[in-house]
Amino acid sequence: RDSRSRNGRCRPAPRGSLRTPLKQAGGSQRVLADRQPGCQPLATPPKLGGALPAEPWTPTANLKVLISAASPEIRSRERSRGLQGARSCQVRPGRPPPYEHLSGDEHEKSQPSRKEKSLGLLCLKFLARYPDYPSAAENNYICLDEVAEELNVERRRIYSIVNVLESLHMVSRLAKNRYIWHGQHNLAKTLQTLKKVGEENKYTEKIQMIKKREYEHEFDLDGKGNEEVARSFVSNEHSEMCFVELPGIEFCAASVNSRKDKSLRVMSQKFVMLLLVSAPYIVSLEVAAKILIGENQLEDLDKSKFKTKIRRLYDIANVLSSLELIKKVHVTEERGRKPAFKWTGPEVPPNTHGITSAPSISHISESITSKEQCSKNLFPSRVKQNFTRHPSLTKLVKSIENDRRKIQSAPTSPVKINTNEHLSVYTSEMSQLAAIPQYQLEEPPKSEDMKNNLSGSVLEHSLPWPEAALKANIHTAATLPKPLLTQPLGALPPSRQSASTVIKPQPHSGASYAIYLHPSEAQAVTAYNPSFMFQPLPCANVTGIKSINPKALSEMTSKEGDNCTAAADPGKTMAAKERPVMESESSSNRCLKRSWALQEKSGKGNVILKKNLFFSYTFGLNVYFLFQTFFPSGYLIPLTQCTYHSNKAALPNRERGGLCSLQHTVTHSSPAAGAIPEMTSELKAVNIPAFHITSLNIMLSPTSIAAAPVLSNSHLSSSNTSSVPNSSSSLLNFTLQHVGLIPAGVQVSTNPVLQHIPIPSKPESVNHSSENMTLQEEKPTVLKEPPEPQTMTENLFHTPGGPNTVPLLSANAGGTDTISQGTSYIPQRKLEVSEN
DNA sequence: CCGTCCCGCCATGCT
DNA sequence: AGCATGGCGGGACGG
Repeated sequence: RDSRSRNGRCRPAPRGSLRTPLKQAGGSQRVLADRQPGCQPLATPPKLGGALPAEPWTPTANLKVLISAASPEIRSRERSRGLQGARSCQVRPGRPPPYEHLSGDEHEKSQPSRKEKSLGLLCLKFLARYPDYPSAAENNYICLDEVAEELNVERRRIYSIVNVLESLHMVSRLAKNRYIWHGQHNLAKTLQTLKKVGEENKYTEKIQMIKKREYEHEFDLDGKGNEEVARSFVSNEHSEMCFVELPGIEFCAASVNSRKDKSLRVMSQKFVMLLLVSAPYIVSLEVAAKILIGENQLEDLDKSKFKTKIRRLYDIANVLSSLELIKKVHVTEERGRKPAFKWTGPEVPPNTHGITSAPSISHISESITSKEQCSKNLFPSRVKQNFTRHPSLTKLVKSIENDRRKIQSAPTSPVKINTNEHLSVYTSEMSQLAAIPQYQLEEPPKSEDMKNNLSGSVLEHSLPWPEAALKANIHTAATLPKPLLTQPLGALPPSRQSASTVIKPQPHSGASYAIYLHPSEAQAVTAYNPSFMFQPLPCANVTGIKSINPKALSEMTSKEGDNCTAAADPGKTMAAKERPVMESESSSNRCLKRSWALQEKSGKGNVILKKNLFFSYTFGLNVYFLFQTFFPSGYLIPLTQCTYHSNKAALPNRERGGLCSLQHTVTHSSPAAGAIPEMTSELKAVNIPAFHITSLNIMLSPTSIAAAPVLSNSHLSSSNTSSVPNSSSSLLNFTLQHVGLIPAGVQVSTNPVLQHIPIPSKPESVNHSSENMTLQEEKPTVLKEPPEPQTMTENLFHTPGGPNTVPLLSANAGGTDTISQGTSYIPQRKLEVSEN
């Protein structure tokens, strides 16, 4: 046939003519034929090409597999049974199913339909094997051969899936035949990056151009439209975009590096970019194909190339659909109904470069590609500083991040395992909190105060509760972005007083908080302040959550969403506006239904689900920020609010069970009646070790939680580059002391590594993890992976690692990678869960 | 008929 | 040479 250029090169061998006759023998028939005779399952088939292992060809068995693979609920149930268990109903390697020997009839009858062999379904099966949020303890390695064998497909098919997953950094290649599964740990970051790159690549404009051209084409107005499109494509010369990598997830194996710009991966990324930058989050297949082709060569939009592109896009789309990141829809235009895809994945907050730490950006750009042009274009240094945070906090975060990076980049194992991928687990709730659209604030904080004296500002502004509460102003409220990753923090709105029996009232504090920490973090606190008492709290609903039917829950969620008041939730109000021409949309499902934005998908627990967290503009973010910095997985919970939320706690646990709801955990008698109850965010569910630190009262009100470090751009400008080496440590100490977390004499080293102050007994997490990383290739341990859900409940009442552990108040702070989304960000779309 | 996309050939680039 | 990847498009399937 035609030997068209492939990736700019000429393809010499037309093999079409030779192949055609072979067709009939293809597919499962061949498989069956091969399998007929001995049926000896090959122990380690070098390749899948020829003899395939057994597969349940019985209709029912096959159906079971397919159904279970297709149904998210079953999937999650499987997962909750454990990772390996998920496979139990599927094909086991090396063990032929009993129905191996079937007559030809039965085989024919049971021949799976084309649909059953679809890439999407296969992808579901593939995904079912791995948790969304793998922990380091698990075996996260993917052996292509094995997978192909177990799923009974050619390896080629697995490649397709893996390639798309790679594009999202959900897997990365370790070595030949070997991949590592990251799950969704990196997803938010990846999407963020992709969106950014998409924006910078002017995809939005390109889409418009294509559409415009189409339109003009229709009226034979050709010519100028073409030129415009061409211009728009030429405008960024580098249009040959490279694979977008994340720091820490670079291609490790050299063999892959040479192909890192190859099509499916890159195409997939581009496709996602398109989706993310397109206004209604919908891109038609055609437009996507054209853009993906046309990027470098608009002219020869030859037909077959287009077709090929479409085919590939289908491949990609199938995988993305399985990931529930997109959903097929149809757009109706003048010319009729056209297939399109709609982004249904997590919302990707607008790119606000200001909040992303500089190191992060440079790191990314360095690792993107060797072509600096590419990186330059992908990650321009110009910074839109729509969001900002207090300079000192920026420094703090930077140093923490740096440190984290250092720790993480320690040599690991012979295999080039890049452990950095786990970093993004620790997302930047902090930064999310810290950033508030500037114009939302009625009175921007004094820059000098903020810049020079963090602790001072804490002191100065430490208002008693009621006063602080009065300062709350609904108009200055900002919406907390829905956390995308595992550890969204929770902070509940204020109430006036504590009536909790477990909280020791403190004179200087107007409100009592329950602080929830990871056991490891709790240790840190106790070690410094033995007077703290940890009180295991009853975790009333440990099992309840598990039993919640995902469906029901999804309903709950959507209902809840529908009921949310417009005033309290700008995002949803906006969502309702969006109304693209779509046929498969149900107008009733306006609100966020999907688990993405919420934390249902997080198998990790440690989660407070918050849909919207409103803040008011006052001062105290610094304290909160610090809290979150050093207790990234901890929560401040105003006790008086707990019951208010408790009845709403619900969490579909799609993952492996063990989630524990916070509901009813904290008992108190206050009628609450916080100053701004309507603004109360919804505590959906929590899975945390229920340590209750008594005697800990932080002079911190929820109203003070958020908005402080919002500075004007000019305020920020001076802070980004300057560095204050030890500010983090002293700040921390001051704050912790001030707040009563540590006694006055104690100094806490912010970061042993950064400051080159070796601490005798290093935090266990660091120590162990580095050891593990070197010793155990199979289970690279990361700094502080959230505990397994299963073990969470066990951990509730004891602290792992013993009482002598020296606290570490560093290194694991939430990063700065996630960008905040304030009220200014209004979702222009709705998310849906329609199963098509 | 047409939208999808399975399937597997075979190019490519290691090892 | 052998193997791992994955580009690619024919043509089958399903509606």
